[in-house]
Amino acid sequence: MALRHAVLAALLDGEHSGYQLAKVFDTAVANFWHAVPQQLYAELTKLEEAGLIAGRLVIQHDRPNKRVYTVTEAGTAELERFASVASKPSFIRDDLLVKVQAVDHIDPAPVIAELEERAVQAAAKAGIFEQLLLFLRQDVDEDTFLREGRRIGPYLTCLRGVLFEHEHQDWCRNTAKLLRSRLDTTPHDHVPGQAH
Amino acid sequence: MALRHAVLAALLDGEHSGYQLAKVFDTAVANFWHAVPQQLYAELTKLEEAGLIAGRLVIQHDRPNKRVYTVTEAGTAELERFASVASKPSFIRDDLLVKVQAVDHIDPAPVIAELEERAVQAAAKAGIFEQLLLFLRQDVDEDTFLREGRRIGPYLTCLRGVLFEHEHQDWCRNTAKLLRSRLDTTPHDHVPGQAH
DNA sequence: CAGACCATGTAAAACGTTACATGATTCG
DNA sequence: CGAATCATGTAACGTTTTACATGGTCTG
Repeated sequence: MALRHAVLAALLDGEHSGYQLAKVFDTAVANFWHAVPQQLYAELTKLEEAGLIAGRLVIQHDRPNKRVYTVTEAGTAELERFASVASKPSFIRDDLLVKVQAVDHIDPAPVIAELEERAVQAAAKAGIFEQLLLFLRQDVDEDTFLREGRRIGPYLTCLRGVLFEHEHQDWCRNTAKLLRSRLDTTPHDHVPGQAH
Repeated sequence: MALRHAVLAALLDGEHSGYQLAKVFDTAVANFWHAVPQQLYAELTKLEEAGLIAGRLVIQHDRPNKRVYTVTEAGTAELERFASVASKPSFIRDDLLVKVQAVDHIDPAPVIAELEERAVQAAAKAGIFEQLLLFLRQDVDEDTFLREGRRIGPYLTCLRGVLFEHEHQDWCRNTAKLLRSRLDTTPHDHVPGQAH
């Protein structure tokens, strides 16, 4: 059980439909969890069956009807229980780093290109997170908000996201630059044309 | 196919048995991939069937015999092909961040404790990675090694690991400190005893 | 009326985790 | 001789990904 708690935590900020939740998982929750809509719909059904969330049909006239969910008391209790037992350290999984690991044995050109693309993407994601931070704290400055704000959980995780994306951007940019500078000077094992 | 390429990349540095590979996946590869021994043994069998690695039985007298593997030309070609197509951005998955996201609605005490524990673990991991960096570049200084070294892939990914762990440590420490400082001053929604 | 977005799923395949199982060899 | 480490798996179970499928409503 894992996605379960991510969904519960995401629902704490108010009613959401599966579709809305999918959007949230693409932005605010994207820092620490990834899930496709199909997973979310399935999980919402299971969570409602378990009584951890309550669903309610919303009739819309301008759009298709939707079903929105709220966390129940049992749901909060489940989050409480989840938080009280230590989880194993997070794990990372990045194809790009596999490529960098192998870079001395293969053609570095596509790896460099992907590193540069990732640096741009990371900057864009950092920008989105920074917008979200501004939105979350409204007009208040960060220190005051963190000291006195009522809902700082999402702010703190978003702050983590900004740090991560900045660092990722730096590393990608530096690594790409380094590999590029070695292109002319240092020969490598790779024999172009050997691959198919 | 994903673990497949991580295994190939890890085998580029020389012959390894499944057991040795499991150790490598617990240290050097741990930055960007996680796998338990059972997965590795299964993957090695599949990779050998596919002709991407070649196995060889090593008779040992002081220890049980083992089977060691090397990447074949077809294996390098497969890595080459893998590196030439862009992969989707990495994903993160961290239970602790789910807990922080929910922290305004639950008892923050266990979350703070886990953040502090994680900060210590991150520092330890950073230390291990830094040792590995020293080992990889031997007596050479970093700039020279990165400019002229023959095998910089593992160094670059390890560098990424160090940055990540330091940043993670900072964020965990700061977040724990902040939540701790709010314990007395700011009341929260959580009603102790409501959870079971 | 086509394309974009809203809204929700089913089904199969691939992948990952957990529990269990076995046996060799060394060190204290 | 018990514990630690080396060495390699099988089987069951749970989760995630991919492909497919459907239909409403609005905007240009």
